[in-house]
Amino acid sequence: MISSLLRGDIAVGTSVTIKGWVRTRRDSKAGLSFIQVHDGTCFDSIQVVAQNELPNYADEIQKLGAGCSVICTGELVASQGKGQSMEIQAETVEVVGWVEDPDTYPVQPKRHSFEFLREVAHLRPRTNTFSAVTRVRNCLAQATHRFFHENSFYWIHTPIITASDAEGAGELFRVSTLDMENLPRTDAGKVDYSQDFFGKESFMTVSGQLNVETYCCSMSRVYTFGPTFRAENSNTTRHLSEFWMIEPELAFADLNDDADLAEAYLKYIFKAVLDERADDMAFFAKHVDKEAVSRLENFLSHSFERMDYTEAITHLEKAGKKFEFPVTWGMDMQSEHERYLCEDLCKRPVVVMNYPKDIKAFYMRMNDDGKTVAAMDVLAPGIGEIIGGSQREERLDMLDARLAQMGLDKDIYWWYRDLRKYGTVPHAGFGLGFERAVNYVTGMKNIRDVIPFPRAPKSAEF
RNA sequence: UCCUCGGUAGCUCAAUGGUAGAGCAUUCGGCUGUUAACCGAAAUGUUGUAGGUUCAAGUCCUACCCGAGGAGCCA
Repeated sequence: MISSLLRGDIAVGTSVTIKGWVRTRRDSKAGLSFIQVHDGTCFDSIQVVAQNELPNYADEIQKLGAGCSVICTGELVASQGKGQSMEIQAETVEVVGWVEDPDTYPVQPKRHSFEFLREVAHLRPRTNTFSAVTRVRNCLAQATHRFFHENSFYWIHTPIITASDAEGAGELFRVSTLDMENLPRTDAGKVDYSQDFFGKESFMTVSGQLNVETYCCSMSRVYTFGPTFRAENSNTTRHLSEFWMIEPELAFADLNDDADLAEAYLKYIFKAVLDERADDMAFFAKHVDKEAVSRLENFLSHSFERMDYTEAITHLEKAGKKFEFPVTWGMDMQSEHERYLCEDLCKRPVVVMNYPKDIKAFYMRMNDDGKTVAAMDVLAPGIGEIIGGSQREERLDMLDARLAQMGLDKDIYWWYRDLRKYGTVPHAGFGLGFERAVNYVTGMKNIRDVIPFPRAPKSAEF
């Protein structure tokens, strides 16, 4: 693999074989060609030097272009040229796959717009940017599992199909095997879902939280990491219809424990990227977002500020700054407010805690003041809300009261309520949109460019 | 879903209502231990779709489709 060659794992003078794809070819009429080959194992490609004495030099090597796949064998040598320390002096260059029509091969050795590359999502991993995103995304995912494993969390595989609109978190995608051309009807004329596959209405999950809470109330420390689905018609750079979410859940824990966990987790995965993907991060800092590296370093070197929602409102009122949306206690904070708190006021990540109950979900724990719930948002400079979490309501009577207040049918939540009947325990957790974390780390602007095949309204090609 | 901007060569973009162009990529030639090389030449178009106004539409008007940015919703 190219990464191990460039890392210096293999001594100069050794015979090596690499398998990969051609990025560019430059000929020298002195009788040799330079072939840049990449294989995805690291940011850099390696230069293969092919002399015209090779039997297939004229009829094959000189026809190589971007996208061709090759197997090259030769001696690893110190480079005579500038720009790379090592290169391969080819003894054989085997062409495995040609590019059928070089004229229309979309991935040219030049700058492409991300919009265009989205239209060729099957080929965009061959570009510098998307292979770098892919490695960073993988690094964040691996670091996530490592962090939770090292801290005694179990990964719980929560279901993707669900029969309850668990959290009320947005529009759901329906899952059904009913014949849409000929829907069975009840006497009342409604669609008869008792004849559907699961015998009731079913959907794609919007969150694994309620399910993972059940395992939390036995396994103590658990998390989910999987795809979630929202059928919202939102067309922004921050939303996907299908995205990956990380949701840890911690038993015998309160909101402060939750905030501690969020801080430790984010710092762990960001540090992993700086340690393990310096090559890709240098690329992002150079070509995508100048602050990609310094932002993470800054993030790691400061502890999170913590403040109550009420306190945050006071700060906003005293800001002496004109906000587009006026500041009042009880409002849901707009992104301009969140950004003021972390970017202007504190200049570091801020955890805002204890929000008004009316703007938060039913399962969040009611505080003693009767007005606020134990919810928290982690706000980060440059992005705003990156994590949302809460201490869960563990008291059955309080939970039922909240369900009633919000007009929810408590029978639907019968198993969730059982957790409060049988050995209930204070517990807390949070949710992190994985792609948003990848965006934050890489500095990529559009969330559709940090997931291999983005799903969004009117967009599910590939 | 709302607001704003956009859709012209493979890509990135020009073109006052009056002959559809450049750079890069591609192909060919030249030059060079080259570095998204350099020099020269060639080829490349149903101007998003459907209507309309006009002697004449890439350009103006209408509808629709697609894309981008912002807003709302949120992760």
